Amino acid sequence: MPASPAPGTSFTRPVVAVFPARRTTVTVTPMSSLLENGRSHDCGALRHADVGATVVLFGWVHRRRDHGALIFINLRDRFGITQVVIDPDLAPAAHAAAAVLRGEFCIAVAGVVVSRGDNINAQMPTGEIEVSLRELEVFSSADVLPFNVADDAELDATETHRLKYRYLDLRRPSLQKNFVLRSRLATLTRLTLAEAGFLELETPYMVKYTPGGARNFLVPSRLNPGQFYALAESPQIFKQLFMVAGMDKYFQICRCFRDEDLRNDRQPEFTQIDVEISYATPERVQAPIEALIRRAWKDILGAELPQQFPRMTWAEAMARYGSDKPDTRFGLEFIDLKDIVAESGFRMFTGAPFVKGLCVGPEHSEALTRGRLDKLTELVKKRESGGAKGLAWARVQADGSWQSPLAKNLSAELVAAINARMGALPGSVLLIIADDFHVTHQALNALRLELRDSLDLVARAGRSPWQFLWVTDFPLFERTDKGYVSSHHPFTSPRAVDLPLLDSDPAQVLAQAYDLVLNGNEIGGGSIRIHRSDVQAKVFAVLGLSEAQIQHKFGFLLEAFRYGPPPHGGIALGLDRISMLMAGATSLRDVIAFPKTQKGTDLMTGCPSGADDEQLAELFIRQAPPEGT
RNA sequence: GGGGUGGUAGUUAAGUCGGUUAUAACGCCGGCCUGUCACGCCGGAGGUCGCGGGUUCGAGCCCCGUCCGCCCCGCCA
Repeated sequence: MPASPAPGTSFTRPVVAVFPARRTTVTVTPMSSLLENGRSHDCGALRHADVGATVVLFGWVHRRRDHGALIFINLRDRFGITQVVIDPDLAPAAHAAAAVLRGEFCIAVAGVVVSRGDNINAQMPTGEIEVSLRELEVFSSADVLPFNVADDAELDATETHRLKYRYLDLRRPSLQKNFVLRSRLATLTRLTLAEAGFLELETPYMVKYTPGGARNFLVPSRLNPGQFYALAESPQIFKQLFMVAGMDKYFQICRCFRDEDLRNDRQPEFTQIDVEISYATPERVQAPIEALIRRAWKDILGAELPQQFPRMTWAEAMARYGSDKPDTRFGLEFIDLKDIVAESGFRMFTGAPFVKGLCVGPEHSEALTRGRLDKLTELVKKRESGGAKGLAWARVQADGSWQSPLAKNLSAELVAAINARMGALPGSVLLIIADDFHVTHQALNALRLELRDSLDLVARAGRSPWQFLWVTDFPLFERTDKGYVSSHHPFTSPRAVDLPLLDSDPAQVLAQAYDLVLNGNEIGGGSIRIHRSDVQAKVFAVLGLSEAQIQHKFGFLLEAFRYGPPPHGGIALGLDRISMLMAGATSLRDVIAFPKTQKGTDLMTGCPSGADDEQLAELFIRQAPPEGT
């Protein structure tokens, strides 16, 4: 660390000035502007070893405590906070100048590092020292703030204000921390993948409009009247063409645009870590991703992750957790009862294709009062929780019998069999849903996640706080009223063993697709792609695409695949979501510097906005009159 | 497209059954204070109760409409 500010090149005549310092006499370059010479340290750097040094710090007035004579300033930048003490006996001019200082003024201070003696603040990394002010410059003043920046308490400002004055929100240390983390993650991504032989390549944001899938943002083309570019919803096709082009291994930290409704964890533009490799198998795609994640968690969070992340098929995830992105930080897995209850004669059970339940052990079940069970029943009946017809519950008594609305309908033998299957103990509470596949699993999943939160199951399970999971072997298609649609996208390869099923039973075809799940959040997804034109043709046929549609949307890709495409596959990771989870944030907005509101607007800039008639005319766009006029 | 919730001082919130001058904390302004660190003490200013309409003797509060934020469903190949 330099003991004094680096001399500025603009000063031809270094002048010696003697500060009337109490502990030391120091030599500095006096300057018309402290800015010219630059700061000697950031606001988080100084320690006890620096006592005696003459320093120049720049930053914002985080807090000011004016004792009339002594004034204390906490000076803040993104590196930390340093206390500045202003003593009228030592620096009368600076003391007089400091009278004007208020919160968030941007200032320069020059002074001497002194020990705080008995007044150490153990809460601050710089708490053993303070800077005794000799010279003060105010770069800029600040109006009364629209919200309290210094307090750093999220509840201190509503979302509206935070977004309107985003540049102030971003000054808060908690958000600064998030963006430091995000930057490190991006840097590690580039380092790790480049070291593994990946090329960082760019793909266009302005691409061909292809209806189907996510809605596109459209950009009118002035040079091509009446025609539009679409903003890329993903680099999917281009990265596959990179493989045809022989790039072998590609990655990109890439913005994607989707004009869909927003959520807490969904923004209209978001950032992907996009990866594609030639001669891929799922394992060859997953391995470098795991290496990247492991390195990021270790370097940024200091967390050791397992050498290999667990794998689970989609079918198993659905059967055990009712979700394709299960939270495996705790147990409470689904237990299948169908075979036991098949002969029960109880219509609620015999009439449903699926009968499954959860067993809340006696150590967790105290909180499940009758009132709470009624609330859970309401929950599973909600449409967004699956819309189950009801929830069968039972409290297991000391003798194994049930306290339950169902008790009188079921034989003692059946109760005993269910207890045994579910591992019920005295005091356990059993929650059972009987319905079709979709409702049973969705309702039990909603129930499981609700119990996770209300019974604090994650903390009480005592597992590692970072539970990664690869979910594999997704169905290739989903059946809708209008026929089959791709679960992932139409270039996803079926498993080789399932190829015959493309003709006979497409619903049974499983894909070479994989999602990376962290603590119940999908943070990435990918697949092995189809590189055989005959397989691609069959998939398009199942999807019901006409030859004309195929040629229009993907003609250039299929044409490219006529010229020796290598087998290939890849993945895309959600950089925003990963940053959010690493930062412990609960909203994507806390890791995106300038996010949009739920209606897709920017409260700070006022976008989107209208355009003037001249420009619209150039683009051959005419506005339709609003409805009702 | 649908469901929920919120909008009151610069900020965050309280505001009872519809009833006197709309309340508190922080911030702001002024004064005092030489070891604070969310400094303290004294005093003060500050309001289009989101906007528009209605009911009423009287509306922050009730009704209708509307705008905006947030959460969720649908949607997100």
